[in-house]
Amino acid sequence: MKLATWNVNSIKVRLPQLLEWLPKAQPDVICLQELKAEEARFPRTELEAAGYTCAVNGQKTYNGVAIVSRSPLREVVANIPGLADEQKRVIAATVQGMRVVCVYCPNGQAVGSDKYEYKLRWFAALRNYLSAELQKQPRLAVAGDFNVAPEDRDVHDPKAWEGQVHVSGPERAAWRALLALGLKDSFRLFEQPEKVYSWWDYRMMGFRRNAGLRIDHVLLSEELAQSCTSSTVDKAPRKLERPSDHAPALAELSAPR
DNA sequence: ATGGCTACGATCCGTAGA
Repeated sequence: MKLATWNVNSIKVRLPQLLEWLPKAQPDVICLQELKAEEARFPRTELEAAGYTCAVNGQKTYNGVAIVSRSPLREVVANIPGLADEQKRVIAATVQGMRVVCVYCPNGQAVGSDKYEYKLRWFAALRNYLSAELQKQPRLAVAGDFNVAPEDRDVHDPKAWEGQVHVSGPERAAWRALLALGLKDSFRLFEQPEKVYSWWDYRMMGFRRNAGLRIDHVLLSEELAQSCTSSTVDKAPRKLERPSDHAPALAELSAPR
């Protein structure tokens, strides 16, 4: 079972790249973020032709998430239940006995801004939601764009980024509060090369200089983490013409015994 | 110099991303 997450930054623009990437990477489940499209404009037909079924929580212009899967998606739940939020950032579904939560966490814009406060409130709500989900289903995966680089080694230039949004103390504390639920950052279950990132600024030749951040993550509950055999970032789609600024992150799980 | 891309929607620039 291969689980992927990819912030596509417009499903309309990136559909050709997604359709090219799927047969190469062969993911079983893909969590997509920043669709920037309403559900009616989601390319369901094209993805079904590629062998996938979709659960979509979209909106016009901003945000929007989807889970794309080879196996049927059951018990689909959109958004964080009980959280008043116009922004479509979450969708969850059960696939092959595993609960998958796809998240597009707020950007936060700048430390101290209204959007930053919203980000921290939102993370607190996410934590409560995931805590309840774990009670119900111990086989839980949370994949998406978290907009937090958990440690300095996830940042190309920690000095330049010190105290900035995505790395600030409160954001990293919110990240650790998710781990404290018993979730593991699948990437850190393994020895990894240095300077692996999942996002690079479009400007200043960010990708060419590998000036990036690792902000796209696959979190796994203890039970799923035990069956995880690899966790990587696939930089290949970021090298194409007209790429998303994010690359896909993947985790591979062996069949449970 | 606080910029530099990219996507979107209704313009001919503003908002947002990170």
